[in-house]
Order: sequence, then C-alpha cells, then structure tokens
Amino acid sequence: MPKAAPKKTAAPAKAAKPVKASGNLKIATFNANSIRARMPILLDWLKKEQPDVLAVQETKVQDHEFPKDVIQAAGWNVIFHGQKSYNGVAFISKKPMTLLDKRLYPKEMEEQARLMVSEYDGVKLINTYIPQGYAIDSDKYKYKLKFFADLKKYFDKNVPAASAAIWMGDLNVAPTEIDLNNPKGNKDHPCFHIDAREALAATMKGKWTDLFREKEKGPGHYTFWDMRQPQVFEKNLGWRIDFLMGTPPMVSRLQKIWIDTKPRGLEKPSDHTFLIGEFSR
DNA sequence: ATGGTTGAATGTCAA
Repeated sequence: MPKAAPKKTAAPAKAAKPVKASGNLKIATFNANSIRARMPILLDWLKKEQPDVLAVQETKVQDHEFPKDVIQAAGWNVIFHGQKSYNGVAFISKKPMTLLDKRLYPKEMEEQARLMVSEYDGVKLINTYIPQGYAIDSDKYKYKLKFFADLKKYFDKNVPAASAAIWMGDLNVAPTEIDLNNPKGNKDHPCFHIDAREALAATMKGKWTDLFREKEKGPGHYTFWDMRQPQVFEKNLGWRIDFLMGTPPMVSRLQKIWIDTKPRGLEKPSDHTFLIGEFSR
C-alpha cells in the first residue's frame, strides 16, 4: 500500500482555554428530563455556576442526536451514553473525561442507558439514573430493586470504600420521612416504599454517605417536584431523590453542598433541579 | 379520587 501523503495540517485547532484548578472541586448532578429541551437552562446554569463536572440524567436522546456541538461551542467537554426516547446519562466537564464503564451487565445482554462511570482529578465518578419503578406491584419495581442489588455488586467489585469516589444522580428514592413532603400518603409509592428505601440503604452500606445530610439535617429540602400537580414547586411539595454519595475520603473533603432551586422556577423547567457539592482538592 | 403535565415520537409510553 502506498505511503499516505503527509497529512496536510489544517489550521491548528484552537488551543483549549487553560483550565484553572484553583479553589474547590465542584461536582454537580441534574436530571434534565430531555437534554435537548433543557439546553437553554443547562447552558445558562453552566456559565453561571462553572462546575468542574456536571452529571446529567434522563438525556432522552440517542448518541447520534446528542447536542454535543452546542455544548462544546460553549467551552465544555461532554461524554454521553443514551438510547432512544428514554433514560440516557452524560458528563459535562471543564477538562476532558474518559468513559470507564457504561454497563452493569455483560455486553451480550440488553441494557438500558442508566449508568456511566468516569474519573476527574483522581476521583471516580459514577453517574446513575435509577429506574423509577412505576408501581410497587409491577415488574418495573422488581427491576428497580434488582438494579440496586446489581449496582451494589458493581461497587463491591470496582469501588473500594477507601478510594476517592462519588456516586451521584437521580436515585429515585427518598431515604427518610423528611425527604419528601407527604411521607404518610406515599408509603406505597415506588420512590418511598420500604423495599426501595432498604435497597438504597443496602447499596450504600459500609461505603456511601449521603453528603447533603452531612451539612443539612432539616426537612423541606427537595430536588424534584412533580409536573403533574399544579403549584407543587411554589408550595414546595417535593422529594429529595437526587444525591451526591461519597466514600469516606470524599466525606472528609466535603466543604459545602447545596440544592440550587432556582432553575425549577424558570420557564420550561425540568421536574428536577441541580445539586452541587464542593470538595477540597 | 388514580386525576394532572411534559417529552419523545407521532401510538402511546414513561415519569
């Protein structure tokens, strides 16, 4: 085969803006409920908050239709793992990230796009969109409980408790009565039923700490407000179902953590909002 | 009481 002609060098790619690694490591999570529908809110938020990493869930877009160009044009790196119509996860970041994993199961098995594992500045990042579960007597709920059990196995195998790691995303469980507005009325809800809460607790056991609760012990702090009821956000009838979970080293490094409720009140909002943590480097 | 809204896809399902 003839030697290829020396590649003509195009105009050198614009040098990436140097990323300043000063200050805390800022890690955020957001269920976008369609990343394409949420692009205005997303880009405005990134510009204002300047996180190192944002984990996104429910992108609802196949990879070949993912709006990477507009995200990159705004100066961000992005990696994504999606499917048609439902689910889908992504990492948006200041520096490029490398995909380490996107499956719980062997390649031969069909699997929904609900998991993405990467790493940033020495911290392993696990981004999950846990199944919602539909109803506690449904197969979807069984699938939700199994997902937690299989994720636990994944953590047992791949994420030592002594390592620096954050498990984050929409976990679709409110862990305690103060994590939702109406615990009494939601005993049989797939996001508060005792089996879902125990599945989450079992997956966390011995490894993961709910970082928000390290800093805030009180009720009324939510990340999700259902679209299907009027005025839920205005009345703060919500659920805390999005999390940053940290291994012990990340608990030690946690500086602050907060929920940014403002995006939920904007035009065309997601039903979730952003949760942000800052860690010492 | 089993609604309501939104998004993807264009039926209706998922949340």
